[in-house]
Amino acid sequence: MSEYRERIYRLASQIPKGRVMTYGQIAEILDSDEAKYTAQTVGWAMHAIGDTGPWARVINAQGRCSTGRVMLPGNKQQTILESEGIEFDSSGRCNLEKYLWIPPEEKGS
DNA sequence: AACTTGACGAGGG
DNA sequence: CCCCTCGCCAAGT
Repeated sequence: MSEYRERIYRLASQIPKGRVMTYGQIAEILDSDEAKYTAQTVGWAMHAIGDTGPWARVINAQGRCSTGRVMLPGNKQQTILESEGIEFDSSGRCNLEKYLWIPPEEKGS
């Protein structure tokens, strides 16, 4: 497991139940001079894991699950999130203003 | 080493 | 609102 991915997983696993983060947001936080993170590479890293675990709380900036089409019998991610209290509209979107989680500062003052 | 792919995102039509 | 294009960068072939 590369350090690159590990950082993504570590951050994603901190997302509390009932909250979500977007790929772009994670990329924004982890991006540094040493390791270039983009929304796409973050999303790609998630794919490498699979759709299980706390990473289900990571969705795209439109408030949608990117794992397959909306409400299909295989979209595990949305089902998981709904079971955590997140509501999706008929087009498969949730209110990011309401569910987006902002991680606490890492650095020590 | 080069080319292609992709669970993304912003902007334009 | 939806659809398309461009930019982005790690991994797989």
